[in-house]
Formats: sequence, structure tokens, C-alpha cells
Amino acid sequence: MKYVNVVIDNKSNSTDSMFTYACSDDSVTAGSKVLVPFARSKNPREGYVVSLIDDETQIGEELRKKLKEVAVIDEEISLTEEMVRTAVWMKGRYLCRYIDAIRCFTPAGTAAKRRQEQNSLEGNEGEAEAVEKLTDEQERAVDEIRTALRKGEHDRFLIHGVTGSGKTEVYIRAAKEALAEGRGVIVLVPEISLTGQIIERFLANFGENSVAVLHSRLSASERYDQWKRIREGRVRIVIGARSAAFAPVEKLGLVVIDEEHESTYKSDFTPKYDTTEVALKRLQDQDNRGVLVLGSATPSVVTYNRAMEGIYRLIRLTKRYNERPLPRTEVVDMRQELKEGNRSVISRRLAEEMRRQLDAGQQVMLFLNRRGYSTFVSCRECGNVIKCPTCGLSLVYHKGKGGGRMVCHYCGHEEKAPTACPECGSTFVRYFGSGTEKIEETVRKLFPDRSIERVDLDSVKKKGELTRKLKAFEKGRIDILIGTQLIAKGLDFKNVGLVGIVSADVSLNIPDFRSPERAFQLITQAAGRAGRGDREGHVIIQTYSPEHYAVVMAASQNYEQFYMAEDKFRSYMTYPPYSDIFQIVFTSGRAASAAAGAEKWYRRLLEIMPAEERKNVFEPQQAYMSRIRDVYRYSMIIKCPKGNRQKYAALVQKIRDEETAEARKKKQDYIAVVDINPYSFT
DNA sequence: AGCACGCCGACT
DNA sequence: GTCGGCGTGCTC
Repeated sequence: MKYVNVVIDNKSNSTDSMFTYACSDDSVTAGSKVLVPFARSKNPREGYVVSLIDDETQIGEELRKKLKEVAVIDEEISLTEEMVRTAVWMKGRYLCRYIDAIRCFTPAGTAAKRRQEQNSLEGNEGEAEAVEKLTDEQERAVDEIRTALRKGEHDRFLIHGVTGSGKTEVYIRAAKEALAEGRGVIVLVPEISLTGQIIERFLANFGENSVAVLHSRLSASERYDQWKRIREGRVRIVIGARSAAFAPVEKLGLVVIDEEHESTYKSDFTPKYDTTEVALKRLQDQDNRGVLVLGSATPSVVTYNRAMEGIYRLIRLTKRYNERPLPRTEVVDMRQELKEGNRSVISRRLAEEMRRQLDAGQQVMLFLNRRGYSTFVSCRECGNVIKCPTCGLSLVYHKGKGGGRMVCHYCGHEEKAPTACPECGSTFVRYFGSGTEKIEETVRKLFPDRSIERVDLDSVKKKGELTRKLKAFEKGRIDILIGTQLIAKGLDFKNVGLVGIVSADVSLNIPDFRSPERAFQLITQAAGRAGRGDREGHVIIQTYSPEHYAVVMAASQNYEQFYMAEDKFRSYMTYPPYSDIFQIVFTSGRAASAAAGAEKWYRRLLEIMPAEERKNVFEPQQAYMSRIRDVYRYSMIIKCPKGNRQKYAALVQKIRDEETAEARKKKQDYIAVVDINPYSFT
């Protein structure tokens, strides 16, 4: 008879613990999916074995009397020991339930209909690509990773490579090495739909029968088939977005995280995990001892700090492939422009350079990270700003939508654009701020005989429209492409002579300590779209803050200098990497309930917090988005100094447990959600 | 969560 | 009587 700890598969807080069962079937292991009798339930309930009890004398007298026996072991779905170990670690790290963490590892849709398995990719051997000659830098990078893989020890690297330095080729060589060592590989990309190139390269190199591509468009049964393929070891390479970090790969030898700094690696849902941390944990596990490779042209400040601390080994790729020079950059001071009487969103300098490039047969890309026509509409008589009725946020004016509509960019609410102020009736309503729609209109006036297209969430709603426009641009049928960040990343067009950043201020002025980092990344990524062919590219950055260090360093394309400045700021302010920021959001249909919940947590935290650390707990406030779809939100921040994460997490967990106990007597009228190091403070 | 138990009012 | 509505409490 074996004894096992089981986590029951239900979403209740009150059953979020391990239950001990006896098991007469010797084949049970940590990771087995089981059916067990539970409570007074007539039907056995699903659960997962999280650990085995090796010394049964440890089971207390009281417990022994209550023990029941595991009814069935579900052979179909079983996780590995490493997977459940990582899940248990996740509970403590992200303060989620056991089952939330375990479900990350199981094939989605527990009771999904499972049709006859078929491999839709069958029979498509990838064509072997012509072997590229590596640069010296690439060669050295591959050497270092190869050495680490051959040692079979855990190790981690950050590849800091300028755009176009050939990181993908390094990933491919590293993957080949891992396979040769008999190890599995996971390659993570920020967004599967916008990362076609890297996937194609992997498929071409390894063949479609050896690669599982996980993407959000898979149906539940397709997902299950892929999961099975991986779990049974029939494929050893997995490519996908962040959830692919949980792929059931055994003897995981290599995880690549491309564009490591991207926001998509932080989960928005419970558990609110950080993909890099999960990958690192899996690779450190005794059963894996694998190598982590992060890649980025603009690493996050936290990651680069870790490289400086020696936690990641830093590999630099400084040369662009074929020795193409980095583009020339120029900053235009929009204050000066305004002073000199130009009120247009396009500066004279940008217009002039656009004309010059177009005349020379080059293409132009313009970026503005804000869609719509105007950012807000306001009455000049009474000051009223048109707001969303359910979110309270300013509505954005979209000129092209059915004769002019006001749109909430958060919940999608739409209404007709007003001709008079709904508050005071004045017709003196005016439109402020500019989005991509207005840029398009302005540019069409400036260049009436050029072909111009806009790419943002509004203009490419229809399926295939994005690809169609990008293809047309690639083929040279479009002269000027205007877009949001949708086109800032990863795309490779050979004939782009000029990239214009219409307003660096949009990303700079977001009230978040990471806004300089975001602005630097976006400018750098966008600039990387210029000069990918034979000719030198040109970048023009428009801003009202030309002296801001993020703008200055992005213009001089000096990542190290930006990092030094930003790291100093983070250290001075005790922001990450010098702390972890805990955000707790309280939501309720009633504003007073959300506020009361926040207040209660605040008081309780101060009580259990050591006196000298109470300053790290900040008074709850209305959240930045104080109401979303009629749900009211309050937010509390705890700044957790480096090295205290476990301690603070335990304090927060303690309050959670107290609430769970109370909730049994009286139902809670608010929800508290904990997010550690949220990507944005909404 | 999910289920059984039990306490109460209404009705073939 | 006894059916069934839902509030209460427990889970190795």
C-alpha cells in the first residue's frame, strides 16, 4: 500500500490543500491523475497526485482513521514529477491555488471531447535550408551554449543582439545540439501570429514531424493531440506562446525565450505567472538540469540587471548580418515646431525627409501607438469630457466609423459622436490629441498621389487583411505604411528607407515606472524596421521631450547607457529589480464594498507587518481604471524589498487564508486578486 | 465546488 | 404524510 498527497480538481478556495489517500496500485506516481472519493460526494472526484509519502509513520493518528483509498488511476493523462514540483512551487510564488498551477500543465479543457487522434501535419518533411555561414560572434555564442548543454548542467544565457544580428540561427544551432544530447526543446515567442519567420525556420530545419507548434487557434482536441504527441516523446521540439512553457517535455534540455522583454510573457490570468521564472524553475529541476537562453535587442531592465549580477551569462551580438549599418537617427523637437507655427502632427523635417525618400524610390513607415482619430472630445463651454458610461474612461473619436463614432478602447462601448455637449448643450465641442486615423488623413493630404495604408486593430479587423496589407507593402505596392505597435516588431522589409516615430511621448507619459523602458524598447524596435536592405536607413523621432534620457539613448541607440540611467533610477526608487511590487486589486459591483475590502486588507497587513516595514505598504486607492464595465476597482501596492518575496508572500497568503475561513460564515461581497510585478498598473 | 443532509412550508 | 425548496457544513 502506498500513501499519496492529492490535490482535488475544483476551484474552491476552501479545498485548496493536499489530501492524503491510500493507494493499492503500485504504479501510482507524483503526477498521476486520479479519481478519489471526496466528502459526501457519491461520484469520485478528479485530482492529481502531487507527492508520495515515503514514510507512512509520519501520517498522524487522527488522519490515519480518516484515510480513504484512491479509486482509479487515469493512465491517459499523467504529469511528470517535475511538472507537479513546479506547480507546487508556483502556488507559493504567485499565490494561486494548487489546481490553478496544475491546470497550466494539463491539456486544456479537462472534459474536452477527444476525437480520434490525427496528425494534420503528417507527411510534410521540412525542406532542409541552405546552411548559413555564421559570423564569428554567432559562432562564439553557439559554442558557449553547446558547451553548457554538453555538460548536462543547468545554465542560463542572455543574448543581447541588435536587430538583424541573427539570433534565430543561434537558437536553431542550440536546439540541434540539445536534440543530439537526447534532450527536449521549448522555443517561446511573444505572439505566434506575428512570429511566422522563426517558426518557418524551425520547421524548415527540423521537419514538421519533429516540431509541435502550439497556438491559440488550436481546438481543444487538436491541443490535446499535440499534448499527447509531446508527452509520449514523439516530438522533442515545441514552439509556442507563453503557455508552451508548460509543455510536457521530459528531459527538458533547452528553453529559448525570444524577445524576452515582451509583455506577453506575463500572464494576465490566474495564475499570474512570469514565463521566464517558470522556465528557469523547470530547467533547474533535478530531472532536467537544462539551459535557458533569453534573447532580445532591448532586454528588460530586470533581465539585464541579472546579467550584470552574473545570474545570466551575457552574450553580445553587436554586428548586423552582412555588416549592414544601423540606421541614422534624428530627433525633432515638436515644441520648436509649434513655436514656429506648424500645428500639424507631421513636422516639416519629417515631411521633407518622407518626400526625399519616396522620390528616391524608398518606402516609409510611420508609427503611432494610439489608434483612432482624436484621443478625447471635450466641451470648451463647460469642460465636460465625453466618457464611457460603464468604464468612466475618455472615449476616443473614430472618424472613419459610420460617420464618426465615440469608442471606449477598454470595453468596446460605441456611441454616435456628439454635435453638441450632452451636459450643457453647447455646440462648442472640440477634438483633442491624435491617433493613427488623423495621421493617415494628414499624410494623404501631404502626399495625394502616393499609395498609403493604415494598419491597426480597427483597419485590419477582417481576417487576412493584415497579411494582405503587409504583403502589398513588401511587394512595393504601398509607399507609406502607417500603424501602431502592430507593425513595430519583427517584420523584415528590405526597401524601407525611413521610419518616423510620430510621437515618442505617447509611451513616455504613461504613469508607470516602466514607461521609459517601454518607450526605449518601442523606439528601438520601430527603428529596427529601417535600412534592412542594402541602403542605410533613416529614423526620425518626434517628441515634446527631446531631452528625456529614454529618447536620447534610443536615438543614439545606446542600450548600455540607457540601462545604466534606468538602473540608477530603479535603485534610487527601490523599483524592480530592487524590489518586487505586489499589487492587490479589489473588485466589486458596489464601490463601497471594494473600498471596504481594500481597507480591511490594509489594516490587517499593517497589523501583521513588522513595524519597521509598514512603510512598504501603501494606502489603498481607486485603481487607475476605477471602473470597468460597471465593476468598481480599488488597488493596494506593497513594495517588497529585494530578498523578502517569500516572507511578504506568506503574509499575503495568511490574510487570504483568514478570509477563506471567514467566507464560510458570511459570503464575501468583493474579490481580491494578487498580482506580483504586474506588467501595468491598471 | 459539489454534494448530502435536514429543516420547513405546501399539496396530490 | 411526503415532496422538494434551499440554507448549512464538510471534504484525507
